[in-house]
Amino acid sequence: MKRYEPKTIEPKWQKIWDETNVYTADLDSDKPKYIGMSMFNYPSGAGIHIGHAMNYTISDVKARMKRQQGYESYHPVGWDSFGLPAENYAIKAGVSPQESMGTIIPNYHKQYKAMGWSNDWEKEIASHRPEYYKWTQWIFSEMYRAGLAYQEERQQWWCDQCQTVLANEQVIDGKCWRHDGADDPLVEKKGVNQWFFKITEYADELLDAIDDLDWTEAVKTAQRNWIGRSEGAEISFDINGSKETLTVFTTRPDTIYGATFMVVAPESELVDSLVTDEQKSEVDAYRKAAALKSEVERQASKEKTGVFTGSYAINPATEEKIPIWVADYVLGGYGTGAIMAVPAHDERDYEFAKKQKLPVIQVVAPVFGVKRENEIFADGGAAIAFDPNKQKYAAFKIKGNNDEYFLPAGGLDEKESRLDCILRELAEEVGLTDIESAEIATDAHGRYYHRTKEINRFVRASFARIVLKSSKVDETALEEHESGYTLVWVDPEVLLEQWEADPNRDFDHYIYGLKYVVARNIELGIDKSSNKKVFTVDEVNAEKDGKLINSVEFDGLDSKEAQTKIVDWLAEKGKAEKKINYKMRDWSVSRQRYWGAPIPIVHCEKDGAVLIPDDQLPVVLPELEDFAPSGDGRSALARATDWLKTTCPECGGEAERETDTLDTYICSSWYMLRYLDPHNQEEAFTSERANKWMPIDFYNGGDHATAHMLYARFITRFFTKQGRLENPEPFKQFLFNGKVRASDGSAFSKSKGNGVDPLEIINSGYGADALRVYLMFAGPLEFNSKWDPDGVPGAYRFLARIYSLVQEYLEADKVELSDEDLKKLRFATHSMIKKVTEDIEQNSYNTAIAALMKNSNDLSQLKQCFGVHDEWRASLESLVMCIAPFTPHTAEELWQDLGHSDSIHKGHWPQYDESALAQDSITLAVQVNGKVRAEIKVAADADEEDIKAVALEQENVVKHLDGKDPKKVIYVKGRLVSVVV
RNA sequence: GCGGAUGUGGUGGAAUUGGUAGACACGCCAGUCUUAGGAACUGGUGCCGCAAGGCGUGAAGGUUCAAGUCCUUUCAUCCGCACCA
Repeated sequence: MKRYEPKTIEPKWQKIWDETNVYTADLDSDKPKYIGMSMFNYPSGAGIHIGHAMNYTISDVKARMKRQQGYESYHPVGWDSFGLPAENYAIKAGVSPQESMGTIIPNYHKQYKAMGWSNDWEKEIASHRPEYYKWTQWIFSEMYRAGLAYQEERQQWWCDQCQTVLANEQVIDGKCWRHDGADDPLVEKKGVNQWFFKITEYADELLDAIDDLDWTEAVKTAQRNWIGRSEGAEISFDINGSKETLTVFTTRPDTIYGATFMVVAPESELVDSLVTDEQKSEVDAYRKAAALKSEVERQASKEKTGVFTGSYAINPATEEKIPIWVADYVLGGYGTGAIMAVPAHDERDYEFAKKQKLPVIQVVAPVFGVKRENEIFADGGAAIAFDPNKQKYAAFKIKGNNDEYFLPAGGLDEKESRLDCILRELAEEVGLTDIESAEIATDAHGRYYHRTKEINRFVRASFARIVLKSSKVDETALEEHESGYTLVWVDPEVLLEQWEADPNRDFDHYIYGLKYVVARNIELGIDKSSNKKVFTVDEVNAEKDGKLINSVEFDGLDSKEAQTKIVDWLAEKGKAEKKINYKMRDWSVSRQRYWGAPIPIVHCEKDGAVLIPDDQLPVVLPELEDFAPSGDGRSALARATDWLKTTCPECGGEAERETDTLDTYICSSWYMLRYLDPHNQEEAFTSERANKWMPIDFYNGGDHATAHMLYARFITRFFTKQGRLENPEPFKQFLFNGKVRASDGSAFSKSKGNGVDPLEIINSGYGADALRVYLMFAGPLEFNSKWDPDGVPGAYRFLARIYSLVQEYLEADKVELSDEDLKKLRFATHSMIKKVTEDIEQNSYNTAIAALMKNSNDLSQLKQCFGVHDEWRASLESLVMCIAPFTPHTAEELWQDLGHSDSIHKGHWPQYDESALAQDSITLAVQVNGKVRAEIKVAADADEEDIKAVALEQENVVKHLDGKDPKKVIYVKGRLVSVVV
C-alpha cells in the first residue's frame, strides 16, 4: 500500500496547478463572484514566517471553499514593495531597492507556492512598479483636484533613524513603528512642510458606517476611538481689560459655574497676548522648558505643572474674574488649545487646582437611588464631625435601637444657610459645639423610603466636613424632643458597613458623602488612623452626571439637560456654540525618503506648487547610487539634479520637482481595486469591474487595525463620491486574526532565534498540508496561539490516516453493506458535510477540522463493512472534498486516486442530505431535581406522554423519587426529561 | 485611567445559544504487533473515592425544574488608546 508522502505529493500538484491555471479567476465570468484575501505583504529578505503562514492560509481556505462551491473565486496576490526596510537595506548594502525586490519577490513566489495557496499569479501586482504607482500618484492628483490634498508646515513626528516624518498612526508607544526596539530613540516633533489628505472631512461618515460592518468588534472599537468624536460646545471667555476673547472647547458646558480658572497650552500662540509683563519671564521659561520636553516625556509624567499668565478671563456664566494659566497638561493640537478648568468635575483640573491652591466649586451633585412614586423633596444636610484627638467620627444611637448608627442631620429651616443648618443639628442632636473648622465638603442627591415618616424621599443633602476642637458636650444645646440620643465615636467602616448592608441602598448618598469627607481628612493629614480603608478624593470626585447645584437658575436640572440649556443661554449672548471635535487629524502623506512613489508636484517660483498633468504620469523614480536622505530633511531625490530640474507645466519656466514621496499606506489603501484590473494601462481600475467585485467578501490580518483599515475606507469612500464606485465600504467581512507566538508566550523574533520557519517544517517531511491543518486547528482564528512543537506531527498523523483509509478502500474487496451500517455511514458523512460547510462559513475553522477528524474516526470504525461500494465511495469523496480547503495537495492526490481526472478544487463541494441526518431513536437524559439519573432511548417520533412514562419507570429514577410523587415533569424536545419532586 | 476581549481537565480548546460540561486534538497510562518507527492499532484518561456516590466551567451571591451560558458584585490575564477637556 502507498504511504502518505507529502514530500512527493505536494511539489507534484503545485507544478500541475501552475501549468493548468486552476486558480486563475475570470473577472468577467457570469458565475457569482467571491474574493477573499489577506493583507498586502511587505516583502523582506527574510521570506515568509509563521505569521504569514497563518494569515494567508485563513483567506486561502475561504477562497478555496467558495471555488469548490462553484463561485468564481479570486485569491489575489501582490507586494507592498515600497517602504523603508528595502531602502535601509539599499543604503547599507549598496544594492538598489529595485534590484533587491527583483530577487526577493521571486523567492516569495516559491514560498507562497510551497504553502499551497491558491493565488492567481496572472494578476500579481507590486506597488513599486511604475505601472502601479502611476495610479498611486494619480490618486494624489485626484485628491488634490478635489481639494482634499494640501501642503502645510506643521509640527510632525520625526524619526531620526528613518530621517522622515511619521503619521500619528505610525508612532507606537512614543517610538517609530519601524524602530520600536528597546535601544531605539523616541520620536520627536519637528516643523516640516508637508502634504496632507483631509481625512477629517470624512470623519463622521467613517464613524457612522462602523456600526454596520461585519468586522471583529475590537477593530470597530479601535476605529471609533481613533476617530474620537466628541460632542460639546465652544465657549468664549472675555479677557479682563482686553478686547480679545479666549475660546475653549468643552464636553461639559453644564459645569460652567464651576469653572474657576482657565488653562492654555504652552505651545499655543494665544499665550503671547495673554501674558502680562510681570509674568513674562516666568511664562517664557516654562514655555521653553515645555518645548524642549519631547511629547513623550511630557506624557510620561502626569505631574501637573504650570504658571500663571497674569491675565484673567470673565466666566460668562458667573461674570467672575478667573485666572488664566499656562500648563502642559493641555494639548495644543486638540480643540482650541485652551480649556476652562472645572476642578470639581475633572480629575486633571482637580489635581492642578490642588497643587496651585485654586478654588474648587462643586456644581453637579450625583443622584443615588432609583426613582420612586410620590417622592417628596427635602433639602438638608448631615454633619461628618471628626475629633482629631479621638481619631474618630461622631454618630449617635437611638434608645431602643442598639444596632443602628445615625449621623447628626436634618432639614433646612427657612433662610438658614446649609452649614448653619448642619451645625445646628450637630448641637441639638448630640451637643457638639466646640468646633475648630466647618465647611460644606460635597453635595449629593438621594432617593429612599423614609421609614418613620412612611414616605418616599428625594433629598438634596450637603455633607459638612467638621473638625472638632474637643468632644465636650454642651448639655444646654441639646433639644429636648431629641433626647434619648446617645453620642458614640466610631470609625467610618462601621457606618459604611451598616449602610452598604442595606438591601434597599437607601444610604448611598451617605456613603458618598462620608467617603468624600474621610478622603479629604486623610488627604489633609488630620485623619491619621492607619487601619482605615483609604479612599481618595479622586475616587469620590468622579466625572459623573447628576443634578446641578450652585448654578443659579439651572439648579436642579439634570446635567444632560443642562448642557443644552446652558449652551443655548450662552449662545443668545453670543458666547457659545455647539461643536463637535475629533481626535483624528488629517493624514500626513509626505515622506522624506527615496523608496516610495514620488509626489506628482513641481514647485515653480511663479506658480507655486503645480500638479503634474495626468498624461505625464508616472513620475518615474530615478535610479540612484546613494539612497541615504540628503540630511537637510529632504530625501535622496534632492541630489538627483537631472531629475529634480524640470519645467513648470503651467508657465513652462524653470521648476523643481517635489522631493517627498508618498506614504506607503497610500499604496495599500487602494490595492484591492487594482487587483480587479491589474493590467489596465488607461485607468486605475474600471468601475464596471469594481462594482461587480467590490466589496472584498473576506479580508483578514493580524495588524493594522486602525491606520490601514481607516485609510482604505477613506479612499474607497472618496471614489464612491467621485462616482467611480458604488459601494462605499471596501471590506464586507474583516477578521482580525490572532498571532502565533513562541511556546513560552513571547513573540517570535529573529534576534531571539526562536523563530519557526514554515519552509523548514514543510521540507522536513510533514508537508504544507500538515502545517496548514495545525495552524487552522490550534484554536479560534481570533485568538493568539502558542506554537506547539507536537502540533504539526499530530496533524500529519491525521492526514496519514485519511490517506490510508482511502488506499485501504481502493484495495478492499466488495462487501455488502447492511441497512444499519449504511445509515451510520450516511449519518457520519452528512452531519460532517453540514458542520464543515457552516463552520468554514462562520470562520470557525478549528471546529470544522474537529468535524473532519471525527468523520475520519467514524469511517475507521465502520471499516469492517468496507468494500467497493457506491455509498462508501460517496462518503470518502465527501471527506476528501471537505478537507480540500485545508489540505489542497492531499485532497487532490486522493481525488485522483479515487478515479477523477479533473481538479477537486474547482466546482466540487458536497451537498448534505437532510434525510440522512434524521435519527430513528434518540437518547434522552432524565433528571431528578436537576441531576441526571438515567438515560433513555426512545423512538424519535415517540409522543411526550409516553416518553415521560418511560422516564418515570427508570430504576434509578424511581430510587431518587424516594416514594414521592413528582410535582412537575418537564420534557424538552429531543433533549431531556426533568422531574421535579 | 478609559475602551474592548477572555477566564472551562496536565495542555490547546468544544458545548446545537438556558437543556446530559469537557466534542476534537496534544500529552499521559495500559495493552497488541514487529517493517524497532518521528511507527501503527486497541482501550483508558476532569477531580475526590475501593465503591455507592459526591464535587466540578476564575471567585461570591442571585434568577430557574435546569446556568459555562442570564442578572449583581468581584478578581485575574491579554489587546487597543492614553493628560483628547
